[in-house]
Amino acid sequence: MLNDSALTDPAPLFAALGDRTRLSLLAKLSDGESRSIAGLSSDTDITRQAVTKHLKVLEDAGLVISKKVGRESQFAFRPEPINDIRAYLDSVSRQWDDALGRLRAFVER
Amino acid sequence: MLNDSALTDPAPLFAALGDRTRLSLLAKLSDGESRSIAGLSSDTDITRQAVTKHLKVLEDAGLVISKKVGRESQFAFRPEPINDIRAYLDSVSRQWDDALGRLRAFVER
DNA sequence: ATGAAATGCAACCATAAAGTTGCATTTTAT
DNA sequence: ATAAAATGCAACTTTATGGTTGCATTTCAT
Repeated sequence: MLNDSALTDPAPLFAALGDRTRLSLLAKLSDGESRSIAGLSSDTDITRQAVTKHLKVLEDAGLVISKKVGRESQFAFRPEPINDIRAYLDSVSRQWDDALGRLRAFVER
Repeated sequence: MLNDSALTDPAPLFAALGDRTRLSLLAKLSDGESRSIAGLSSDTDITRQAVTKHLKVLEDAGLVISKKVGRESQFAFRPEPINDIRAYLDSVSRQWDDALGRLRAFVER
C-alpha cells in the first residue's frame, strides 16, 4: 500500500526521519540515483536485513519508492513528503511569528 | 543541560517531533504563551506524568524551555531548532534539485 | 545446469519508549 | 496551621524499535 502524502498527521513522517541510519540512507538517495539494497548496505556496519527494514519504514512514510528490477529491488528518493513537513513547520512558525507580532503591538502602546 | 541547537545531527530533533502527543503540545505552545504542566495536561487523555515525560523530551531537543515559577513550572516554545530542521530539509532538497538539473542538462543534448 | 548474487521471510533478542500507579515534596490559599 | 494544588520521583507494564541469525527463493552468469 502506497502512501498518500497527506499532511493530516506529520508525526509518522518525522518519526521516519528520526533515525540516523535512515537519514543517511536518504542522504545517499537524495542525489536522485536509485540504488539496490546491496548497494545501500555496502558501506554500513549493520546487516543487509536491517537496511531492508529501514527502507520499509522510509517507503511506508512515502520518502522512497521501490521497484523490482531483475533479481534486485531498486530504491529511489521521493521528495514530496519533504514539502509536507515544510508546510507543517511553516504553520507552526507562522503561528509563533503572529504571536510575537501581537505581543510587539501590545507592548508598543 | 541545555541544548546547543547544533545542526550536526538532526535525527534526535526529528525523533522528538515524531510523536502526536508532543506535536500537539508544541502546537499549543506555538502561540507564544507559556503554560504549566497542569495547563498542558488538562485537555489530553493521558496522565499528567506522561505529559511531563513528553515535555522533557521536547526540552532535551531544545524545542521548549522551562522555568519554575512558584509551585508550578512553566513551559514555552523555543523556535530555534525549527530552523535547523529547515536547513537540513533544504540541503536534501537542494541536492535533489541539483540532480534533477544535471539530469535535465544531460537529456537535453 | 549449476553456483553465486540479491533478496525475502521468520524467529528471536535486547533495549527504548509510552504509559500507568503510588507516594513524597513544595507552595499557595484560607 | 492545614488542606488543596502542582509537581517530582520511582517502580512497573506493555509494546515498539533496531538489530541479529538462519534459511528459503529468485535470478543471473558461465
